[in-house]
Amino acid sequence: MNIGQASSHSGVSAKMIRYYESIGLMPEAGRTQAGYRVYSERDVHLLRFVRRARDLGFALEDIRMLLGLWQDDARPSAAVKEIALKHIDELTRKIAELQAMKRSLQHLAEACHGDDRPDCPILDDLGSPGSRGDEDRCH
Amino acid sequence: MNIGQASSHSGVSAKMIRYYESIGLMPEAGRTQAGYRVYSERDVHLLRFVRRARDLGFALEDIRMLLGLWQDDARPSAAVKEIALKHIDELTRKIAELQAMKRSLQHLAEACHGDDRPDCPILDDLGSPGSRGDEDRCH
DNA sequence: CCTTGACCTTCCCATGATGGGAAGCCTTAT
DNA sequence: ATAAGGCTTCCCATCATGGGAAGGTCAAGG
Repeated sequence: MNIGQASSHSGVSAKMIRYYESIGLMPEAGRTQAGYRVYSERDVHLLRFVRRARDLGFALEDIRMLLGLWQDDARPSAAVKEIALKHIDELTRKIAELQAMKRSLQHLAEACHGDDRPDCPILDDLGSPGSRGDEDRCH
Repeated sequence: MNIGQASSHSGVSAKMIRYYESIGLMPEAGRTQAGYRVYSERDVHLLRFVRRARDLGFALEDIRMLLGLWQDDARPSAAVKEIALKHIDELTRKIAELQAMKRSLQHLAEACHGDDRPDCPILDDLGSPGSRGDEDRCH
């Protein structure tokens, strides 16, 4: 299988397959005499693993560890769960951060007429020297 | 005021102040004879504006527009609101994406014993050939 | 007066994960 | 035989930020 086939079978772009190889996430692919990379079903399986883990938001360094555990028949499931829980915490943190931004912005946007007149609570807030205004009062 | 003062008064690092100047987000600072950048209260005000907008998650290109509108006494508030609403949409999208990841991962983590035994639903899911291999790419 | 330490300057490099594209070689189908 | 398209490597760009080196400047204290 060429890299193009491996790509379409795994959902990982050829560019990324080469990159994963370069950082040691994927084993070095075999080569034809002409230098083309050659992939097996097993490689495609690995790539799909990486793609799924990426879809769940894992960083490549986490995926490196997950791949190691996946291929280790004697792994303790606790090791896997720990990585997953750490990532869940990270997701929770990011979600809360974005939600705080969204809440503040929504309050400001609701207060803004959105017409031809120049007065705008959004700019007033951004430019005010004091505190954020509604963020501390509300919720 | 030196860049260090401007930094501590605005909460923007000196590094970033220079960067914002280099990309034309901030006007070129005046210089002392020795080449030190010089800042006024007004510049600090601008920097605080940028910092607040960053805290709300706006991209620098959005902030460039917001700064333009802020300094334009005749702006229509609709222009500001449009930028804000677009950003709210983006936040909403990202939040939903992260929440979907979190949900999936939580289900998997709940099903994982997290002990010394090797069987692990998380790895089973990541490695299963089943859902979603080569077809639809969503971006 | 000279040293010291804290500041400033510019310039280069790194991040994380990905895409774009050029120059050149290989394969396959017409 | 030639054209199309796939493959190779290499370099560059993103986005916002930090790190650090090499060197100039300023203020205070011996």
